[in-house]
Amino acid sequence: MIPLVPRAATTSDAFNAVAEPRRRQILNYLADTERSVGDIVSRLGLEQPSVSKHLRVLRDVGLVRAKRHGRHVMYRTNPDAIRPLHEWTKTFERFWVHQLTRIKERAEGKGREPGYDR
Amino acid sequence: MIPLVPRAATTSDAFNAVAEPRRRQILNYLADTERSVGDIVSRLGLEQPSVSKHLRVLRDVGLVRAKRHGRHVMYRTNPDAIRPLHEWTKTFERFWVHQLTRIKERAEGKGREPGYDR
DNA sequence: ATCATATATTCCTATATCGGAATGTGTCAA
DNA sequence: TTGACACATTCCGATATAGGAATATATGAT
Repeated sequence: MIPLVPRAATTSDAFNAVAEPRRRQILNYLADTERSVGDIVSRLGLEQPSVSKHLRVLRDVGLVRAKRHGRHVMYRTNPDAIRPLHEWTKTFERFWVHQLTRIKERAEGKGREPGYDR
Repeated sequence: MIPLVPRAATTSDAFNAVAEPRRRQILNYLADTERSVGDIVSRLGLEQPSVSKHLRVLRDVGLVRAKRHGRHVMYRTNPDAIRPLHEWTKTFERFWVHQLTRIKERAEGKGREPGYDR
């Protein structure tokens, strides 16, 4: 039977790839230096297949690059692929610039702006 | 039976909430002005229940605020909640600053850096 | 060729998630 | 109170996804 409304593919863009906490950890870890899969496994304490699968997702969306080195495969994050996310969040930047007063207010316990109770 | 390894809750943080394209549309639309649910429905051409459900997710993670106004409920995005995403992406900023040459290279068709063929 | 190491893939299962349809709740007006 | 309008929730079915375990592939060493 033909699927009525196929669910949108999820792990096929950077936003979704990054939604997974472990994948963010991996990206953080690979930001400065390239690392082998084994390094990631021991550093983050994850199962090896799990790491490989996450790397696969990250690679498919271009967030990491891989290079074989002997029996090791070295990965490093590709910061350019993160840029679109940065640009999107940046469109909201103007709202939190010069808002030290608001930050102060929240620090004082005032959770929400007046009128917004939900 | 107790679930062996419960999958991590997903729609419970901003990263996941924002991973859904429609939710980003909504956030964009609500960035400048508060809008009613009906406005969002007609503007984005989505089903009303769908919009309500997305708004629910966004509200639960604090990305939007709601205020009742007669029979309408006005929503607006809460930019502060987007800030953590911005901060995270920003940690990669240093890698793409002053990289006009790279951008140029890619425009010339050189997809990946030398050595990274995967 | 064989073995060990490093990494990738496949299979399976439980759960999460989305959309659609139907229904529920709240608010204003007459 | 009844009805209309605005929005929210629930139920359903299809699919996506993550983790675990097992297995496959690739490379280097002997």
